[in-house]
Amino acid sequence: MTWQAVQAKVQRRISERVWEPGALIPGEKDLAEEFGCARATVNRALRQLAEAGLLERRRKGGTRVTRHPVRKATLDISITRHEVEQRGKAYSFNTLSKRLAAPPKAISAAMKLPPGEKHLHIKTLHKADGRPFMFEDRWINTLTVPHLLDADLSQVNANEWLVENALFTHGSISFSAAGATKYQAQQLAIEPEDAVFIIQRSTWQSDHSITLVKLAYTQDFKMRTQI
Amino acid sequence: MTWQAVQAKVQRRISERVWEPGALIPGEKDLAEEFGCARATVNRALRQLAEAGLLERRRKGGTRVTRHPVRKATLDISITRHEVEQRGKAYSFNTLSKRLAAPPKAISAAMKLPPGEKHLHIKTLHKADGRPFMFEDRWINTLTVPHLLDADLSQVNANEWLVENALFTHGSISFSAAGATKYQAQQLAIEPEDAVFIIQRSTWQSDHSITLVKLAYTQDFKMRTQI
DNA sequence: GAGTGGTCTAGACCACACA
DNA sequence: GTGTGGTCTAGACCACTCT
Repeated sequence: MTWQAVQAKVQRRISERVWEPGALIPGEKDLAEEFGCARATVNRALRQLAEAGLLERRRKGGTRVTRHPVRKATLDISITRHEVEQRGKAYSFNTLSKRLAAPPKAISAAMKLPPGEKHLHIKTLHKADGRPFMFEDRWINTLTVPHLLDADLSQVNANEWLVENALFTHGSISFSAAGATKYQAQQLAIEPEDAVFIIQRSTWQSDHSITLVKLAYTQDFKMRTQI
Repeated sequence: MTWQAVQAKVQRRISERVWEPGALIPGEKDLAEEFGCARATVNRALRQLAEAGLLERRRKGGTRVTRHPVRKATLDISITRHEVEQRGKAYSFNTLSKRLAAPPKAISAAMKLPPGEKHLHIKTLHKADGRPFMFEDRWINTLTVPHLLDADLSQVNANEWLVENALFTHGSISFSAAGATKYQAQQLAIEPEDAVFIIQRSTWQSDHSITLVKLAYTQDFKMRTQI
């Protein structure tokens, strides 16, 4: 009996309501005995179901079927070039502007930057088969990533350079919809106020921010995943 | 040495480039020896890093540091009431319409419905502190979920009823931006063509579709997570 | 064929949360 | 205290894949 088999059996019992939502299920030892396998095998199966939100486990309290399962959707965050190529299109990009500047307050606060320093501000248009695909507005912390100033960003864009050269330890990401600004609209070849899909991401190396980036996708962009 | 400690050490070596992107790292046996723990402990640590996209593992081929890590963002898919309450607001909803109807082709194709049957079509406005929060347009397969027709949906909305009474085995979800339709705009108290955040979700019980739902959120809605 | 990761086992001890 | 899940161990066998 593999852990996948145990997991499948347990999942069946949940979906067929043999074990009702909120109910306590047998302990690992009992299940191991029933399925004829080691407790570690049951543990792995149940642990993963708990991570998926279907079970709630507590030491001493036992394992319960979640009443209102909070299912998890996992999105792949890959570099833009791969996103485009996965759609079977040719990737290219234009660096629209790239300069050192003092970031506005909202940016420096979000990146926890000390005041007075100048940081790198890059605007890039990413294209699929030569047509506008996504507009990127990025600030990069020059204190955390000083080497970037020496890098050649004509062949490799900032996104890819950072992914290879400044691995982040953690970050946050948000998804939303907004009306396109005039500049975004002009670059993406749409009308101002047309809906765009916004991804905002900030990444960190322990306590130091690396970059804060806002991506604007045209309306036909969909982010998909399985649950 | 716990698996978390092993994982932390490995992660450090990756972020400090002791092991470069693309490089082969020592085998599990060697690492177990170095860290003074069992191979299973190393295995668990590395397996999880591989799931996170930082490592690539192959039998016989060994373990490599991923060159272009595809990081995973995990979004919690909870019921709308919880979403609203987590924002510290009072939840309420209006059922705008609820009737049996023959679904349009796009819907019946996506839900793999045999032609000719009527299914339940529900439109709901979800509110936070009495103000429009999200507009929901849902089709429910009456063949898979016949009991729903008897349910009282005045107290509990369709979403919550389904979560409790028709656990899904799998599904797909997509996120995008769009201009609001006239009807959506009217219900959400915004202007037509204003940007709305769209979540489209379909859920299944093995081969049978349960429901297909399109959620339209107003512009101030952001979906956040950590990576 | 051989080397790597993937998994299972049986037993043990620990950590937490409840009485 | 006591019972549950969380984890570690040492050893074993299997599955994949590269040569």
